[in-house]
Amino acid sequence: MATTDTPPAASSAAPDGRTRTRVTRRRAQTRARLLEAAFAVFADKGFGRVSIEELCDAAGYTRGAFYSNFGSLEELFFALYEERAELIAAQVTQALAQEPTGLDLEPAVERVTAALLLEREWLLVKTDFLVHAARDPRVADALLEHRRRLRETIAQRLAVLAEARRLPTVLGGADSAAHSVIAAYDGVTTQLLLDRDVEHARAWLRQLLLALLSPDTADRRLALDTADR
Amino acid sequence: MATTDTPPAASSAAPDGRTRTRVTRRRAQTRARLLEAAFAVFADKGFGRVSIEELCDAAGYTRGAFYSNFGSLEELFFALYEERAELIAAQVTQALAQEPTGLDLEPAVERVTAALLLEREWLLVKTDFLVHAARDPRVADALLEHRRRLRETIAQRLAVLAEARRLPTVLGGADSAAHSVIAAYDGVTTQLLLDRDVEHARAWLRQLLLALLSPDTADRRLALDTADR
DNA sequence: TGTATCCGATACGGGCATGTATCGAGCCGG
DNA sequence: CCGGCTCGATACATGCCCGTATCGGATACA
Repeated sequence: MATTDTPPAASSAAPDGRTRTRVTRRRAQTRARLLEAAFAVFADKGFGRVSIEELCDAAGYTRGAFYSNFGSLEELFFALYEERAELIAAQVTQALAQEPTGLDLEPAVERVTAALLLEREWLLVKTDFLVHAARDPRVADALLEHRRRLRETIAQRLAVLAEARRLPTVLGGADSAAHSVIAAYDGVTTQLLLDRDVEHARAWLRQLLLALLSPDTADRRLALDTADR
Repeated sequence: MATTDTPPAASSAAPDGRTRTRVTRRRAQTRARLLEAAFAVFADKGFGRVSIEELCDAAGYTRGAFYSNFGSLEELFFALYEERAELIAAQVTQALAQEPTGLDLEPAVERVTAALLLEREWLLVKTDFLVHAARDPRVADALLEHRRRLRETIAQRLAVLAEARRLPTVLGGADSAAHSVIAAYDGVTTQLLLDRDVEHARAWLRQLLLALLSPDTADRRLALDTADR
């Protein structure tokens, strides 16, 4: 009951049959502009160092518009995160769907890496949100759910490799391997936040993922032997 | 000129020969208590959601004490981070020095993991500091320097393995492998901040490090062959 | 033990951000 | 084309927190 209430009037079913009271166009636009400005301002100064007024200035509105659309800064932050996270998830899904049956890692790793480490601004906002979630279990649950979805997308792709016995045995199954992929992503993100070298981070994540996911030689040899028979 | 000024009087060399003006005992104690309270309060609410007064209350002082010891909340935060980071680094160094020449990973990985993932509170503070550093290059430099030292400690230990050709070739040298260790640590930390399961995080970091650092079978076989001759 | 110095408590002024209440303009549906 | 509802701007009251200046008690050294 706390995540996405439409602030003033939100009785689930209206008297006659319409759920939404009435107007929508202008409102949607200001909401979108507020979120857009929030992304920039949060990335710049960090959530917690941004006042509502500051945000409204950046968006070209006054506080009246803000309070008409959101109940608190945290609520807006939550909406912002969901919006962007959904976007990234879609990009990753698309990157993986592009060649569903291939057995070699490189192309998939390449595209996923590019999708995940796109822009520093997003990583800043995302990390702010992580810190926020770390202290609020309800927010943490939402974030964990996002991560779970992303992980399952990756796990599905890795399952193909596991099937062909082309995953290192040390990692366990495809699911465990997907966990490792996420961990590598998070780890590289941390470094990137500090050194600000996106290109280097991408290259490194690529290498790290290949190191993690490349079948060790024994397994590969075994697979080849099996194929030979 | 900005990191650790002693607030009021700090002419580097006093007239006769003493550097410190005079008193020290009570001052040192209050400073320590302020830092201790800051650790707890920052971990609880997060830096940026803590007022100076709040912190002083927790420490049992008033703002007068604070301003007498620190110039700003950020300055205190910096000092706090340095203190604790130094401590962790020392623990890791000690954990690694305990068996300097052993060739198998497990014991070393075990102890380092235990030293790194000790308490959730520290991870919270550390991540707050990361977020802070991500937006201030000067702070970022300090943090990178800490990470560099920690990494070199690990790299030195890994060099022994590399010498014996017991590092996976995909990772490059010991230095590159140390980078990976740090990345794994950061990645697991992120997950731990969300799910709050320290035991699971430790177990997972262990597994991840072993997966990363275990020599792949081909190399191991090669090493054994060489030894046989 | 005396005293010069230091340290931290208290008091003050001011700024900034918040949340609400009200109002006029804009928008939608008939 | 118009009436009614919605949306966002403006004004207001309030509370929090900051940084400084001052002062009395504590402390280290002779």
